[in-house]
Amino acid sequence: MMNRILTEEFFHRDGMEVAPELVGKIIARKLDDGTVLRERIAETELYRGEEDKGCHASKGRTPRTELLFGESGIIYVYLCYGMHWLMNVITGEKDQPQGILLRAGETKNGPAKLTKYLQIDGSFNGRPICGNDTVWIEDDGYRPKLRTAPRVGIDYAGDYWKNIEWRFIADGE
DNA sequence: TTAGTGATATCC
DNA sequence: GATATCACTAAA
Repeated sequence: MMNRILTEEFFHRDGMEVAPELVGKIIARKLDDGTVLRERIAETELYRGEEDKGCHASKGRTPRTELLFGESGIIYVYLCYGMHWLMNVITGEKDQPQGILLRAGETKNGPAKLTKYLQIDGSFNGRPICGNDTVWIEDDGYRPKLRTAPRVGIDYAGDYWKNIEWRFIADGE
């Protein structure tokens, strides 16, 4: 069966819809030497809106967060703690900052491990996630059971945003 | 629990 | 220019 490659339309929806649907999809990455890596997405987190204190965009529109306000289907790569690349996909309407963090793969737990495995770095920032043959996301029809949980690593965001359940995890069979 | 690491934002 | 902060990981 042919896997369906997700198009821009998939991402051009509200993050509340896209984030849970992204769980169970397969992220594919073609290396320079032609090797294709595939990893099923096991966990995502939604960062949505300027009011969301956990979202980078809440600090205002800056050169870095400009991407979040921009077109959907764009990869937002962010260097955290000087050594870890975190990968997000932009969703939703323009001027409405929404990003979905790919928090873990099926065999790679941890957002930085995922990017390390996929060899994603800052050079991918601002690139489209579809319409190219370097990095894309496939749907093979797999639909995992989901559970939700509060997001991780945003203690600074305040009680409300810290506890909101915008983390979507594939429930292990 | 702590160190390591560097881009970004914010304050001079 | 100088800090302070940070969507993390590994080692202990």
